[in-house]
Amino acid sequence: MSTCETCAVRNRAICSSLDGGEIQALSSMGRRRTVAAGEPLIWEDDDSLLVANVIDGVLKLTTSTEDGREQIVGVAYPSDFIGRPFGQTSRATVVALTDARVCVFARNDFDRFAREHPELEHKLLERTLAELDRTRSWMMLLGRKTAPEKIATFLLDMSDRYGDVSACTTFRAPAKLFTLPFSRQQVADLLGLTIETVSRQFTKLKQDGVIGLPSRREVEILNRPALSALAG
Amino acid sequence: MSTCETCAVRNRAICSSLDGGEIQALSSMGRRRTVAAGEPLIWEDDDSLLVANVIDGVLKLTTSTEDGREQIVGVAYPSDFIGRPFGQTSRATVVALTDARVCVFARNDFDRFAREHPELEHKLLERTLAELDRTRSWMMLLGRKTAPEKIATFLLDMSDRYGDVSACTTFRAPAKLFTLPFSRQQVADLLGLTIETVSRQFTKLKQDGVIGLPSRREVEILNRPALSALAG
DNA sequence: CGATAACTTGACGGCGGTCAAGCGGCGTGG
DNA sequence: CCACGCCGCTTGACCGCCGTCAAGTTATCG
Repeated sequence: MSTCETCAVRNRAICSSLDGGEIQALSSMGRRRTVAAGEPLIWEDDDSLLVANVIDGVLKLTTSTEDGREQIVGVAYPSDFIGRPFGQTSRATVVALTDARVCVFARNDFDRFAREHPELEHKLLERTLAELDRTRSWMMLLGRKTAPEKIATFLLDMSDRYGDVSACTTFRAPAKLFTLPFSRQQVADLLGLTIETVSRQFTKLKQDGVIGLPSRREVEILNRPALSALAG
Repeated sequence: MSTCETCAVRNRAICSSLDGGEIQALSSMGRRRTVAAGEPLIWEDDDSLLVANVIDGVLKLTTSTEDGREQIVGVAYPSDFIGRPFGQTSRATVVALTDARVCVFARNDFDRFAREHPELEHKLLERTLAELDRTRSWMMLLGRKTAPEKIATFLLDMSDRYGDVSACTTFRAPAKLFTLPFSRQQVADLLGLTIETVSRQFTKLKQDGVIGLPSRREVEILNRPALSALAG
């Protein structure tokens, strides 16, 4: 039995392509589970056994070198799809950044179901293409931007992500004040920097009056044009 | 009228999902064209009007900052699919690195056709997922690897890409000697380095006897284990 | 054979990484 | 309620990698 009807992401996740009967069939294959902050869900280079929809919370996708250097290669928010369908192994580790709820499926089951439901595959394709676009623009940041540019770009990105949709349904105003789901180290892993450089750049922006830092995880945008100019 | 039956990538491109009648319909919508080395095919932030299959040649996908810094975010080889279906704008510029032949479609036509042919969309999905995997592992390189590690990783990557399939159909032996489709500047744009750093690292590897450089575009792998060790 | 572009090499400096110490907020336990 | 300790973060000093600028060299093509 399922709670799909009342699911918070019912109309945004790839499931939105399915009608009542179909979603019943899909939900009978999956199950909900919670992932505590810091807890892994999928391991890099492991057999790809799981795929999932994110219902609530934020998770990071990372890859690591043998000597322990880490790079965050993606971030999954509610309604995002995670895992590697149609492939033997997962190429990224998935770890929850906040307490999270996900809707997990055995990859084999999901693959079979998806191939029988083209509308679902289409939604997944659109999502994957959009994710590839985002990933590629992040490559630009990693390969060619300086530390101040990286930080500014990141903050604007977060501000948009946590924007307010209340005013208007089509336009989402960027948030002035928001809470980061990342620690300083995780920001560093996202931007290809060290924690010290991240800290110094935050302090610099605060001193220059561009941002405020009410608490460790909170950021307030005080001078958006300045931040945009810095973003490169 | 079409030459799909004799197309060099007929069995590897996404078209391989289509039967005779279907491919006839698709090919009637598209046309072949050549793209000279250095010539662009798609522009960043332009309306996404074109998609294409690569028949022959190599193309680069790039994004640029306003002040002219460039990052190569992808490389398309024969049988690869390029362009942005199901989206209003293309987020990368596509430029031919070598003289190339492509099979182009108006995006609108392609989108409509794809939605009517789930097997084609499935192939496209598998390709996109694989490309996302590759792109993410490249993020690791851009964000966390040093210049020597980047160069070593790049050369091993190229060696695999140009491997010989003659010996065995399932296993592709990495190439000892191969010709780069990239100039030094393009290698720099791929790795997030400057042309000078690329040049110096090549020279260093040559001096150390790890590689040979018979000509500007050719590379010979002399000590693969050493290169693997350097790749990080 | 000359012109031009692509590449190499050298000198130098700055950005950001490394190492180390200090700070502060929060939770725990006395 | 306060003392303490821990962990995440900040700050400082230093330095090395790699970017910048400039000159020299080698391929390529008309």
